[in-house]
Amino acid sequence: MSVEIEKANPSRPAPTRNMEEIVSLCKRRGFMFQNSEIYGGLNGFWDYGPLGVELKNNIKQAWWQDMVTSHNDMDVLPGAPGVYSMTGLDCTIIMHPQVWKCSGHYDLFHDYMVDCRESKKRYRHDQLVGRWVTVREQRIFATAQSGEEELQHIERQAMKFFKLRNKHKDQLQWDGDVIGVTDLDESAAASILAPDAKTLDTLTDPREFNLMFKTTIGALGGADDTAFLRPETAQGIFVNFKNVIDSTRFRLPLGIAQMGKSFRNEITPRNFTFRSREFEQMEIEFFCHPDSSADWYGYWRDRRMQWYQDLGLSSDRLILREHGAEEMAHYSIGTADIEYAFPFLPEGQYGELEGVAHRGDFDLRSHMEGKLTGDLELELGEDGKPKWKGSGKDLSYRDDLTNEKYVPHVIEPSAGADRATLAFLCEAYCEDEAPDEKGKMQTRTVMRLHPRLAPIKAAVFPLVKKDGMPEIAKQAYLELKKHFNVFYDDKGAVGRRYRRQDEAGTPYCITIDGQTLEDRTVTIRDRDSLKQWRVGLDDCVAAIGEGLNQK
RNA sequence: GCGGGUGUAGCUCAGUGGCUAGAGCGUCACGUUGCCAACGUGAAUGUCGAGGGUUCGAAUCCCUUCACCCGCUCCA
Repeated sequence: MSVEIEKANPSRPAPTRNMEEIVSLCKRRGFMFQNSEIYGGLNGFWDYGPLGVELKNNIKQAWWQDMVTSHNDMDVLPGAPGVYSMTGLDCTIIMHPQVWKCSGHYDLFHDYMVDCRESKKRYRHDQLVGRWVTVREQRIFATAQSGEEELQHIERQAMKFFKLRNKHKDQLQWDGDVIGVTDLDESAAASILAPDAKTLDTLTDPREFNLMFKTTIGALGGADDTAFLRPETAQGIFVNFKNVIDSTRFRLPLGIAQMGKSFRNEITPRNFTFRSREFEQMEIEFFCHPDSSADWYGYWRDRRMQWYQDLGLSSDRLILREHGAEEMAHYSIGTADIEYAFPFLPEGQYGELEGVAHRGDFDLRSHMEGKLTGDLELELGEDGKPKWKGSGKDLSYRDDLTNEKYVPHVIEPSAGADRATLAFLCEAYCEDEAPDEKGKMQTRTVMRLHPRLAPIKAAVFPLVKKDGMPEIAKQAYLELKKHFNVFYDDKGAVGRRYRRQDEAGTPYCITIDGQTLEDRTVTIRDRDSLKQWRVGLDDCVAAIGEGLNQK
């Protein structure tokens, strides 16, 4: 059966740049709420309302379906180096504490910070460097944040402190090389000139900032029972890699996907849900032979970029940013961020939606041998023994066709479900003009969500509440509900009902009118073009289904 | 964590020491209405972010605190 369906209006207006309007609509229509709002809210936590949960579920389902369940593992996909398999996994949020020690998160997420009492600035303790310098018998330790210009900064600070002019630069008597503040002993504190201070001794003692949420296992747990809420879902896949290989007949290359909550105790949650302390990830760990990992990296980077575009993110606002060598771990061949121009960012700036990283064999080897350094060396503690011991289990893979045994390389496309949801919401929010009853143009707010993502697929209206129209509408509604999330509305004028659905992003509205009573046809109204056409009452399910597939 | 701003109805906001805290939009009901925010009538809705203080009297002044926005800082 063929049913005429209107295509989306190609010349859609640009989405708004005003974040407050989007936040307001999210609250008003039930996409997102502040967590524990009646108690004043909780910084870094957000809830999804009735429309939001549908939207986010649709995004997660689209990802799972496109990446895992409907993946074609028989043919070589366009751009792919070969055929590959995909499967899924669901791991717990709390894992063995050693997982995080070997993965590096335990050390990395225990940053020590110092604050400057004078400048009110905060620095990572291990990033402060400086150099001893003496002028007129006063010896100070001038500092800077480590980086390319640290030497110039240290010199500038010293000159300012001793009130020297450029021509008297030679009065600075340097003593030794640039060293880290962490290398100084406590007695030096009184001589430290902080990077942005004018006086000495303004830094606080180093204070621990723990970015992993701690919890305790067992009701009587002591220090030994400390566990962590996972800061990423990825490790659950690495530690289960052997289980998946042993319990299935999958061959490499194989991708294992997982969706789930992760937790990071962000110092400054900000920008609506963009940086939340509890968030949901959609991660794939793709295991392949080291010789082909570079090609697979390129494939996944482009494949993931295309996914966002296929679901409606405009290429104007979406960029693929390849990291430079200095941003990447040494073992990595490439890392790219897929970034979106969120309205809360300054013009020309982008925020990360997904990172696609070539991780070599770093993760599997870390869980075999122990925590590795960026050079893939085993990191040693002060006693010369491994700092954090690995599992000792062999996580290598034996190819039973070639008999080759190797530790697979990993490509990691790691996406944020909440960030994707926010990006799709921002992209969808538009204001355009539609005529009112008198033909006068009025501003219309419309969420131009991709039909696959739209929380409500269709709304059913009786044109008026009489002549049996509500009865027919109710039947059509119940029939459609077997297939799609649909919404019934008979309140107020039909124009108002259309506009309500526009704000919810509902792609189609079905109206039962006087003509339905005569010939059993109904009108379908398209959200974007406002066009209407008639289909048979009994063809509604097919028509909506086709519309959802076409866009 | 620092600095600045904001916080009053579901949303946007008015109200700067004095009567029972208001408007627009939205929501609900009834009537009318036959395809794009209609009209009429009526109705509901407020810990004035929270706690404390000053005062005869506080949404309003003071202190503390929480949340959001902007700028620093941080961002695995």
